[in-house]
Amino acid sequence: MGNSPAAAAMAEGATPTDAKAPRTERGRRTLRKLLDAAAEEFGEKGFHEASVSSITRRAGMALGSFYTYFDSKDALFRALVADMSEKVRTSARSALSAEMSALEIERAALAAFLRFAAEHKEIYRIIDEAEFVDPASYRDHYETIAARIADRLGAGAAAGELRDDLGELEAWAVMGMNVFVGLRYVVWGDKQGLSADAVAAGVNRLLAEGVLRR
Amino acid sequence: MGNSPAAAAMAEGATPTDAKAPRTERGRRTLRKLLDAAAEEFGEKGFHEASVSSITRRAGMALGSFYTYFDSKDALFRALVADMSEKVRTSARSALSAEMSALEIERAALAAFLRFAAEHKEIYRIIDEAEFVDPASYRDHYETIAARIADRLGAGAAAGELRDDLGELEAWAVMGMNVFVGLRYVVWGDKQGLSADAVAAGVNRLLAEGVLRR
Amino acid sequence: MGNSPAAAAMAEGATPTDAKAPRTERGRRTLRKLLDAAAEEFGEKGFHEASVSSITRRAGMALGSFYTYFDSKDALFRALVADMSEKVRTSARSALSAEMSALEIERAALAAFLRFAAEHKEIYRIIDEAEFVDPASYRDHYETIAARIADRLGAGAAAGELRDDLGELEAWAVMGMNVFVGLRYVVWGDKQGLSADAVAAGVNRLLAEGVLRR
Amino acid sequence: MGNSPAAAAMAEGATPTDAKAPRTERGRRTLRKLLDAAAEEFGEKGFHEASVSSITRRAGMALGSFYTYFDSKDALFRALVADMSEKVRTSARSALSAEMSALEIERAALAAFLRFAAEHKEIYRIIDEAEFVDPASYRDHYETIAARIADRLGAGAAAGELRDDLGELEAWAVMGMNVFVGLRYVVWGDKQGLSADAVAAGVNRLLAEGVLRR
DNA sequence: AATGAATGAGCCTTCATTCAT
DNA sequence: TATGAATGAAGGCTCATTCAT
Repeated sequence: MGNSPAAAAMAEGATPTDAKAPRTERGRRTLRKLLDAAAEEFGEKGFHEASVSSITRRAGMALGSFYTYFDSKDALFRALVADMSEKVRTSARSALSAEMSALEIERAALAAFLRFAAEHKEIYRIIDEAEFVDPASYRDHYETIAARIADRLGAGAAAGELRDDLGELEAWAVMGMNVFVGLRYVVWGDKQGLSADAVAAGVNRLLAEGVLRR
Repeated sequence: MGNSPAAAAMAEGATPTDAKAPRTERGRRTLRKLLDAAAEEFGEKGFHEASVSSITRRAGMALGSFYTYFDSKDALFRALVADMSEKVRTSARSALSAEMSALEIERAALAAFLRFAAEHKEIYRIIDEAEFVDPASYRDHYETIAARIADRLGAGAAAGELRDDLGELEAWAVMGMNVFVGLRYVVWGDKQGLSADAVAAGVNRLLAEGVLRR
Repeated sequence: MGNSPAAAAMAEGATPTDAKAPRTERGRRTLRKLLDAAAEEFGEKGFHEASVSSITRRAGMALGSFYTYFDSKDALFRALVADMSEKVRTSARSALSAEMSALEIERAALAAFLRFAAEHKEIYRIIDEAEFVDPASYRDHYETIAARIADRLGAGAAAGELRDDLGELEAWAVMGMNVFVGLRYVVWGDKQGLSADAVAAGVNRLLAEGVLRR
Repeated sequence: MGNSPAAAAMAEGATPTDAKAPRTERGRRTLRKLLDAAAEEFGEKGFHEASVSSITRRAGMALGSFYTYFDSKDALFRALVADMSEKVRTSARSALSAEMSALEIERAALAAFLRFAAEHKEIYRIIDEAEFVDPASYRDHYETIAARIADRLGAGAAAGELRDDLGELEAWAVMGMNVFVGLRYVVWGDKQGLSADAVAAGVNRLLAEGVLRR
């Protein structure tokens, strides 16, 4: 996590609406430290148990400095959710390629997500807690992903590979599968020792054929 | 906690592990009012924004009385999670019958869950927040359900209806589907106007056949 | 000041809108202690330098107890202003009697005010600071008093004792005289050693005859 | 402070006691902008609600620059009070001339004050708040003005126009009238639509003849 | 001189929990 | 049991002031 490239990117380029834009290089470094510390803190403790003072302590700066960069604890949280949400989507998209079959695409997307979750276990706690802290971005996160999955299913149907009656409902179902297996096998770990690839393969087969014996 | 007999009993009116045992009939009524008020309050505001004083106000009693029934706000929350968790499982189970095919069983279980969620929309927020407030019961809740699904899939395989390589992984995938479509179509409501039965049917077909065109 | 009858009265009877009504005798005592401590604290330090924690310390209770009786520091201040404002008016009124001539009435009203100010020197600081903390009650205070003076001048005119062209303007002028001599000779004290009665007599003569030599 | 030559000078552009001396022309302009911004800010919000950062923002400069010109927020406030105090007195004095009768002088002084207040409504809030922020200059302000009025009354007596028993007491009374009618008719405005001249005339008649019917 | 970042003491307010009646 | 008062730790946020460039 620490100073992940994505956090770095946020601190530099696409500064989120919720953070104030630093004008100096030093300021950019400070903002980055703050974001990293916050991801850790929120991931470990959740929004309410986390404290601004503990975040600044982690980041090695004075309490007041926090408010140079964010208007409130909430604003920081929102910035973080927006950031993580975008990162998940980016990571999935970059794992896909035009040559893949519709099924391969779903498998790759899931595998990418699982890989991402393995490196950012906080994402579950952070996104989940957005349900309480910032419901709008919580819905937004899932609706955006579902829409993307629905698009892919539609494309697969258009290519003649998938059933052509797949819609939003199926997209939400697929998303649910992915999220839950990620929680169980990546975040909570491996009582069963299933690797991310094994998980992706298993879910993909279920997705392809269903459960009926033939 | 999860499926302990005590929690199960609570739904019927006896005392849950986390509550103190009221001795009089009047006490039992008060405890019930408290639990109902808490379900509302936690459902609307989430654990942290909810306050004990607001809960007692809803329940129509004095603040101090709360501690006659629960040792702490946490204890109340745990009791509630256990209660809801038990109720979901009960409602699913009671919708199943021995004559159903494996697929019918899954459809009925989902339909029952959706019906339950429609009447207890708080359940999502309450269970979800357990991830932060009482992680043990959060895991317990989902692991118990997954185990039950896995059992059913195994039974279906044994009966020759389902593939016989279905295991815990598939159970988690199924649970994920169910949970997410419930969130989207029941709790958030019906932009698409899908009825609970339509949702259950759609998911069931996906579960049965998968997405591949044949 | 301490437990002045007026403060006691407020704690008992006409509880001001800004305080929560205590239900027990103990609660009434606590509220009274709080009001007395606040009058001292605000009088000595002014609103902004005063702190809730210092007020509760003065009152010999825990910080949190404050919020059992007031919603905020502002609410306490408003309650205090309303209380003092009413007390000044009451003290003036009770010094008047129907037998007095119009001039005697003005003299008695001023003397009563000076006596009141001598015992409640905080009143100047408290009312004055209301200009910043609660402008509405600041205006209200002075407008109410001016209206009362205007009434008295009108009555004097009706009785044939005073000029009959006296109105609001003159009332404000009279109020200004009274307030300023109170500040100078009562609150700041007696470089000149003028007694309250001497002040009232001097101002009264000025009021009666003006400054022109005859 | 009050009527120190330094404060007097400040109105002309030189450095007040509480400000550091800027060496360049640019510095002098910056200091001026700061003082103007401070008058606005303190006038609108009062001392405590005003913030240094907001003042510098108004003045169009960086926060840190403030301390190039003043040692503290208090110092700025003191400089401002001294400045305003001096300006009121100057404006009154410049409205008087040797040919006027004693009464005419008082009327002209009041009219000048009302005109000044109309253009500098902040003066009330600024002077009033000095009672809390810098009590010394608060007393100084009023004592200086009272002394001036007393001098004028004395001169009028010497000229045989006024009663010869008028002293400090009457001076404070006169000042009180003036200040209060200014507050009511100039700062709070004109429910009654009284013009500044009408106010001055009315007060002047009261001052001349008193309230007794003759 | 000017700037923007950094500092940290201080204050109001909330609220779970305990007490006394 | 029930009630209302009392407690005090904890935390978010502000802002005057200082620093480094």
